[in-house]
Amino acid sequence: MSDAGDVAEHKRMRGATVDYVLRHVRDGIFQGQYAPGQRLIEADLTRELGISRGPLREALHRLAADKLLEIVPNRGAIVRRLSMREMLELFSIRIALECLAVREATAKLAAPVIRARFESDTEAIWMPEQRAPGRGYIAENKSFHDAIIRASGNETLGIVTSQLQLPLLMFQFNKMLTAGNIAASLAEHRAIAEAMLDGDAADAETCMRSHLERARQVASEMPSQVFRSEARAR
Amino acid sequence: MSDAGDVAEHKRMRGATVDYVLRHVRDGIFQGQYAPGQRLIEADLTRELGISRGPLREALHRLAADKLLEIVPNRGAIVRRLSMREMLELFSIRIALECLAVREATAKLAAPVIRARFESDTEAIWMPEQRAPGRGYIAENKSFHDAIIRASGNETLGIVTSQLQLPLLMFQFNKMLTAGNIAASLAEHRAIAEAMLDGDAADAETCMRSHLERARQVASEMPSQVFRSEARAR
DNA sequence: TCGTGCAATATTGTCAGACAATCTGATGTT
DNA sequence: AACATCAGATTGTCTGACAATATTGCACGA
Repeated sequence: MSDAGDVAEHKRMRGATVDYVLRHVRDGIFQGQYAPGQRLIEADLTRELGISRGPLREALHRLAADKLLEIVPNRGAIVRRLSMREMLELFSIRIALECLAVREATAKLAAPVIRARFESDTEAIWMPEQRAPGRGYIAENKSFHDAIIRASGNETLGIVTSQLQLPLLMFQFNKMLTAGNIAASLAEHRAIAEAMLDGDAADAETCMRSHLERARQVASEMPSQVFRSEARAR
Repeated sequence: MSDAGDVAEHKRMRGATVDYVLRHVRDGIFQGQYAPGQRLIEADLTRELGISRGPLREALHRLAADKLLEIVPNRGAIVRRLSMREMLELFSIRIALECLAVREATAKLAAPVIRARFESDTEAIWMPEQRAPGRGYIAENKSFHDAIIRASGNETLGIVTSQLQLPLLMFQFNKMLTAGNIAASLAEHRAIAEAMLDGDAADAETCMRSHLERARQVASEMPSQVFRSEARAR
């Protein structure tokens, strides 16, 4: 589409070519332009993006490290598709880490500076339904969970969780976001925040766990065709 | 050292060059050949290893993704050094994930097949001191923790934890392994395994947590010069 | 008709050489 | 001493090339 315009853009700054490809392919995957299972041919991409193979390969391999692509020797890169099992495993891990974050964050909230920042970061969840459904909610959800991790002060945890979230984005989650789901999720966010501000770490952790377990439940009800078949297709 | 011999070796198989570099640099870091903070000059490495810049850069960037190197734009790769704070954060995360593993694994041990494999995987911890001190223990420790994750059946968890362990290996931990530490660790392993085989998930998790917290304690007593100073040196 | 083996094509993995952008350190000027 | 300038070092990227491997289409025989 707007590729022709983008081609020139990355030329301006040196060292940005790889990043440019990274973003292009990642966005292409999330927006469904590159479908799961599709092969990404190096020659095509170099032509489309107006770059050479070196930076392109580097970008593809980094995306493979993030589990967005799968690279088969001598066959190149294909867009990865998660099996339902892998998605459930990712959720287990995410639950464990977000519970850790909520515990550490609740303790840190005793400090006024951290508390003030957390309150301003989570302002949005207290405002009544002023937001557009669907697309807007995803950003709000992300910023709430990010605020907790930020308050925990554990930077490494932030890096790890952000990497875990990426593959989950590959399912177009917004399709699942009914008004009911959004309302329930928002209520749970509020419960979590209240428990945290009360200093009740155990309660906050419980709320977080059930919040994520419900999200997992919703995710597991997605049509089975969005998942990769479990049988090792290698 | 034996580089000259290795140079030819990777030529045999196509598609193994990047892997070859990966292993070389990783081992060089763990064995102290490449010291933390040291710059890795592309020209030097291509000459030493007899490869071209393409695969080399790919390998360096992958190691950067694993947090073993840091890549500064237009300055290249330097061997990363963790701050004490980052090490503690890594331990927090590892504790959360290994507790998750122990819970899931204990549940799975009800199945005879899983149970049998777990028992054979952890055979070593029941045998009295037939092992060499130091070096041998690290492998034994790793295989015990791996056995738990394997029994949990959560493959994604295995991938994530193995990536988390890598940076920790950068400290030469073996220097810290006194006979007393090894004995204590072994006893804790046995306690964990017993609780798991008894089906007592809560107890197993408690044992695992205190086991790792003690390890963290030992690690935090390492001489401060092995850590990077916390001030952002950028 | 259906599989099987083989040649032609497509694609990747790697190499070599080149160039400009950028960083580093030393030199000279004020 | 502070600052500007310059040469060398190093990286980021490009181009073109070649062999190794995978894929495809097709002729051939059972």
